[in-house]
Amino acid sequence: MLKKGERTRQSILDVSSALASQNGLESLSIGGLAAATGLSKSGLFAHFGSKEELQLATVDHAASIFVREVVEPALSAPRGVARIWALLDGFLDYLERGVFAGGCFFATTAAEFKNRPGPVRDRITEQLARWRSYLERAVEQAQELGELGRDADARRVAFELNAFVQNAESQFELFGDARVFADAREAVRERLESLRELRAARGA
Amino acid sequence: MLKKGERTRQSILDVSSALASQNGLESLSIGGLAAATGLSKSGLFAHFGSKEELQLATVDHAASIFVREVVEPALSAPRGVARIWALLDGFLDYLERGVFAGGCFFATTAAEFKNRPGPVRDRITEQLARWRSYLERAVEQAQELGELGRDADARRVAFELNAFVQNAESQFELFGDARVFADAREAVRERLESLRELRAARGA
DNA sequence: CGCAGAATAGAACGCGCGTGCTTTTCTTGT
DNA sequence: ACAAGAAAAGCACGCGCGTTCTATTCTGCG
Repeated sequence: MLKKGERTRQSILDVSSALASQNGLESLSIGGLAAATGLSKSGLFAHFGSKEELQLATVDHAASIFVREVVEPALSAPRGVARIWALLDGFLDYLERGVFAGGCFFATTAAEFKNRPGPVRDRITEQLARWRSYLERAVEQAQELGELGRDADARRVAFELNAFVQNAESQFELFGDARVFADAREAVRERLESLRELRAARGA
Repeated sequence: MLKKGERTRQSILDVSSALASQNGLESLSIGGLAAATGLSKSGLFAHFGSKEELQLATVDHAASIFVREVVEPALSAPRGVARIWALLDGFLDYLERGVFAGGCFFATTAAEFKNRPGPVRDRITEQLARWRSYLERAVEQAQELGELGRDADARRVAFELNAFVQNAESQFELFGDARVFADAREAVRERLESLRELRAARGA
């Protein structure tokens, strides 16, 4: 069985990642987090040693949640268009299920740290770069399998598809209109369809 | 000539909107802003009366800059596809020119306030809703003029086009790769083209 | 069970924050 | 040029922050 300290730590990070997805990592105060978890300020603090370490641990924790909820399920889908779809649909699903209280953890924190160089920013961008590369790789594989036309640049296709789901997130958080999820899915579906047709046209 | 107070106020807001575009409206501290403008804390404070009023004034100031730099030029373009393009290309231009030091002011502050109800959040979303409605209206006009097919939902088309340019902003701020601007322009161009072809196909 | 050591609590610190009050300096209209 | 009033500065306040040190309580192994 896990030791007590580790269990406490995990429960702190569950709360902190939820809180940070709403209001960012900076407004995570030690006192506030202590109150939210029922610990004392110093008791909580001892788990991390500094606020920056708390932020880094929170980012890592959120990353492991994201991988478990979105990436791993999608990577078990078959290579090709199916996997592209699994990644994007899975991402929208994760937003709709409200895995984090304030939308996508990384959308919030990336905007917050885009102009604050340092280890926290680095850790966040690392995760975003990984996500981008999963998407791009999935597009390449679909091309290699002949499911999508080879003439489109995989990076650009990934950019466009990612744009749809990211925009769904920000629009939903701001305006609360759930139609954007359907919009995003339709946009993705149509775009993938158009890349298939392109292949067909060339192949003919 | 403008009175002294008003000139000072404007120069404060120039600085505060630039700063807020980088690190958000919450981390705008009265003391820090005073130092950045060469005023005393209390001297600066007297212009606004509270931090929230400073934030609101900063949002309004940023909005007027955005309108001057992006919206007004685009609205002087002829109705139809030309105006859609002027809005989106103008937006990308505004990012490339670095009108605000930290990218788009509203991208930063919207993410920051998406989960903080109150007048500041309201003021921000108001601007974003306006931008969205400009885009959507431009798409509708292009349809009315017969430049774009009528079967596509204008709201969804606006959603997709906006997604491209918004994603360009966030990717650029995070990774500093200016290729995303070309990616976004190409994506917009292609999408508009596909809606034109749709019309042609139907019309034939 | 009992004790070593981990886990948590408690109290205190220096600091920067937003804000209010009083005083000084500068602007502007006559 | 001078007075009225706007603009800015100076100073002090209470508060919550991150952090440290010490004391207490709890946990799990022999």
